[in-house]
Amino acid sequence: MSDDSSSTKRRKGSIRSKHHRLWNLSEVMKLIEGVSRYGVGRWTEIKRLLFSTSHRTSVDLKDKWRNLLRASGAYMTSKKKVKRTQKHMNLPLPPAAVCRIRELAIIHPYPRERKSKFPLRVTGTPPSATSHDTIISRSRRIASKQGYT
DNA sequence: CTTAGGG
DNA sequence: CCCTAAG
Repeated sequence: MSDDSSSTKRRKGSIRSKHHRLWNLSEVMKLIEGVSRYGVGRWTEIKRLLFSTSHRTSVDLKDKWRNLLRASGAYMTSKKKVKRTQKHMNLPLPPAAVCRIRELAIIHPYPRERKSKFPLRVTGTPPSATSHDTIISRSRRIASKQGYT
């Protein structure tokens, strides 16, 4: 009958037939917590903080967030279609999570609007030349992938 | 690399 | 989920 189109899609040589490859409530909750705590667009930090494991990249997190937005119905026509929220779709999300997502979706304009940087030293211009960031934590995993040439 | 958007 | 584009 109707073939699946969102989840069980075996792409390329990905023979992950029966292994962990699905977003569960646990992942969603962690996403929500990370976003509500640090903010949207901070996937890198969230990934390093909450999703330290797995190979979920920023793309995956962003994709999941978008999926949540649709599932929670954060954005709607809000003009005429006040009737039904697009039928009753299977919502594997708890009302508590949906509520948080909705709030986060409206308070967070989505984009990198972290403009709340008013404490910008405009007069001081500190010569942050005292630190050669020894970010070992990052350069490590990067060197494995992008360290060509 | 990281984020954002589209397929 | 994968690819592409811009920063």
